[in-house]
Amino acid sequence: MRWDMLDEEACSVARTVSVVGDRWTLLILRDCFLKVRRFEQFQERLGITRHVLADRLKKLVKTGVLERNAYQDRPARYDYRLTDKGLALYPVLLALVHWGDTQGAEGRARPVHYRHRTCGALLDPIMVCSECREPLGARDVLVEPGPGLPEGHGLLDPALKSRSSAS
Amino acid sequence: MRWDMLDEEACSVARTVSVVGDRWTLLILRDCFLKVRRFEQFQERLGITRHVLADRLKKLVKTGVLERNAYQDRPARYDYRLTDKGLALYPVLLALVHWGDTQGAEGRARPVHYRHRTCGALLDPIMVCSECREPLGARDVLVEPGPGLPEGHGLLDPALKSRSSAS
DNA sequence: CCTCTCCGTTCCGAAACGGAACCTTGACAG
DNA sequence: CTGTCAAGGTTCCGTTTCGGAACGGAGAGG
Repeated sequence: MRWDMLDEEACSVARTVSVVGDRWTLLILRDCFLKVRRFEQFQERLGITRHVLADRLKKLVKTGVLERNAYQDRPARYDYRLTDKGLALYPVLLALVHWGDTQGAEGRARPVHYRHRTCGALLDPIMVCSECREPLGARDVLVEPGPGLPEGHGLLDPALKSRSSAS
Repeated sequence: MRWDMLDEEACSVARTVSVVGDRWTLLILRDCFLKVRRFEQFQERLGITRHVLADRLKKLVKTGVLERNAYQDRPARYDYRLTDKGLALYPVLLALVHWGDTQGAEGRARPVHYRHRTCGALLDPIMVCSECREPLGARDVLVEPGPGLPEGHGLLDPALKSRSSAS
């Protein structure tokens, strides 16, 4: 399977991954949320190749995550900012940060803290159920078929299927 | 910058991305949460090259996200399951799914629904502040330096710095 | 005129990837 | 004891992508 096919997939993860599932893209987005906007800034902070940076920015603009707008004319200069669609990726970044803070760090202290403007406290981001507001673990959630599931394509718990069809 | 350097970074996003920031890796993890465990299953469902699949699984085992254990001897056969460290990635996957459902889908119906076992409702995963339990948007969170921030390395809002040092 | 800044593009060798075949261990069938 | 099959990989080869570095171009400033 090649990557041009991924954005056509029914699976929401696959479509999201086709947009942001790339090491550099995720780091670019991290910097976007830290208010980095200009080509040179990205390049210097990330140490990314200019070639790859130009390519990733172009793709992010094409997918509507960033928008490229001129912040001056003569000479024409452009910067890149998150659209609403891009801002909606914030939970993804928070989830990555939190995993890095709690699981990846071997005795490392946190490089940054996050303070909630509205309540004033230092926070951890936690993923909760929209209905009961309880934290969500992998064991707490049951996957059910939805209306957009292509038939035959087992996005569902394949353990059930393979155990009954195998042997 | 090359990828061997990323896991040494102070930034939690960079370290997380060095582990899971790869298209195939994220799709492999999606399937792990759907209880796919065997090499052949991954290969068939994902359409991934066996070569790359073996490589990714090996890396995920090395980083402690998956564990490889024999489910039979003679012939020795192995499967891969999420460790606690791997299970802790669930919020990342939920965030990716939710973005795909709400932003990536152009009129598409959801392929799967998620039901909360403990409250029984169909849920959306939302990221909230651990202290006040309010949903977190990019505008609601203030980034502050933490004890692990290497000096000079501006992980902080660079707009402040560049505006005062530039021009 | 020369140089500087910013945003890229072009070029080249190295690394990663996709596709397909092959290997190994053992079970099972004839 | 010779196929054949299954699972879990490994090897090989040609194509893409990447990293590193140079070049381009459109103005600003001296």
